[in-house]
Amino acid sequence: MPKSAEAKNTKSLPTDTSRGDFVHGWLLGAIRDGQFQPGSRIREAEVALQLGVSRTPVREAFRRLQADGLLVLTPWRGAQVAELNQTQVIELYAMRRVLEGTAAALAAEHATPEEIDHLFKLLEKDKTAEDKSVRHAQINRQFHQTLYGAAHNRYLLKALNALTDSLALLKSTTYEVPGRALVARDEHVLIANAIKKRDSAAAEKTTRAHIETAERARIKLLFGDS
Amino acid sequence: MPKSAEAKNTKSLPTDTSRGDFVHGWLLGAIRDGQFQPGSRIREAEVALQLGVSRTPVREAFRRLQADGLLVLTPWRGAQVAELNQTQVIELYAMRRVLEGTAAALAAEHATPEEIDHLFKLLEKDKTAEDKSVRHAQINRQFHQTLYGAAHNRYLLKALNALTDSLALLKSTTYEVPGRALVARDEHVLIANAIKKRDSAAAEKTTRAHIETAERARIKLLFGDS
DNA sequence: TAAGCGACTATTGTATACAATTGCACGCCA
DNA sequence: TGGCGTGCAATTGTATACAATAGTCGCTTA
Repeated sequence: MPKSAEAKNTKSLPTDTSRGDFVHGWLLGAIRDGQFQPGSRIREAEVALQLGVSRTPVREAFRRLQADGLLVLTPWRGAQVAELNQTQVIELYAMRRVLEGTAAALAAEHATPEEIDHLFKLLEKDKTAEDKSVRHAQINRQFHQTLYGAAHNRYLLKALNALTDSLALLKSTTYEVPGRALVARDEHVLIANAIKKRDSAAAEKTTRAHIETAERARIKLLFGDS
Repeated sequence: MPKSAEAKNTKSLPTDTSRGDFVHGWLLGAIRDGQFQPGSRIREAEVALQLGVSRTPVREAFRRLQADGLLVLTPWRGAQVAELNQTQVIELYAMRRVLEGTAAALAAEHATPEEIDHLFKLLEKDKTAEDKSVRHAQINRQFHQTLYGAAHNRYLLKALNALTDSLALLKSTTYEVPGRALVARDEHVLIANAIKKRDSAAAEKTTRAHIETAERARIKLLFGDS
């Protein structure tokens, strides 16, 4: 039922949020879902019409997405969804390795008992997800998001969120690689245990290793086995 | 001559840049110069009038500054210059320690000979600056900026620039602390040498130490000797 | 006299009208 | 027939008009 799906996308304007936020969120989701392919052009008027708002909040959303690196705005020519070449993907993962490692190290020092509990609860949930890759990917996001918060550093959190948003440009999930979910879960267990033991060095090390395996899976998925 | 000073601030509109960029740059400078104190409110119409543009580009600039954490926008109440409490300053320096350390490590691996040359040239320049703290601060900025570029990672660069902008909220320079320039220069020499030797571990370590001494100088400057 | 309600004002959020710029298409000339 | 130039259409940059909201001041009433 494509019609109703479209109707769900073009949802009516919320009263509790500003239109700018609404458009921003919608565009983010649309890019993540692959509705706007990397490299494709997005016109202000088009989005405005589809969402039933004026161009003003659309422009606001565009600027925010540009700041996060998801859109490329060239004067007088408008917005294109950013494309990541192989170099950029490698740079992105290099950055992720550092930031996630730092987050884990800081989490080992500063996480509250509740946050640590939450990490282990997510690991349990992941066990019951069998081989639904979408579900695994979802739980994976929650695990990492919890980790980010547990570091208790707002600048780190913001940087990690920006990085995660950039990853949305690579629409497929590495969880589609067979066996990836199991390996990732094992690595998550190592990370969570290190944090629980307040061993920040181990937390950082295992997390960096985790991101490295994720990177390898990603590279394989994107550029073939090179 | 306050009149002419004001005239210099309210400079005429450039023809080669968009008004949005112009306003953004102007606001950034004004915050850095302390023209807008942290915590103070900034009205759209006020800025628009002063710069001779409409509210539209001003709004655009506000959003960008919010994205970088320099402004706090609350719906229907407008913009305030962000304030950093002690916790935030500590978090910011924790992040800076990690990112600058990473930049130095990556620079040791990826810097071009020209970039390394430039670092040493800046050290020479710094020697001739005697005790003009403003000049030292300027050269310091160039040194770090060169370091950022030498890492050759656009995500790292963006994150570091955002962090540097946040530091603009702390308007005074640590170079005002007596003797700071000499210590900083020694540390810069260590960093540059490590990069020249392609010793990334040493580069990272010395850079982290450098940021730590900068942090101590900053804390002392801001919150007294605690 | 103090507290609560209501209208007013200041300011931001949104929509739309207009200006500026660019890319493309068509036609002309060599 | 191909290359160059001019004009038009599409699209974004900017300005301004209008709507919505929140904070404030004053009035009324207990």
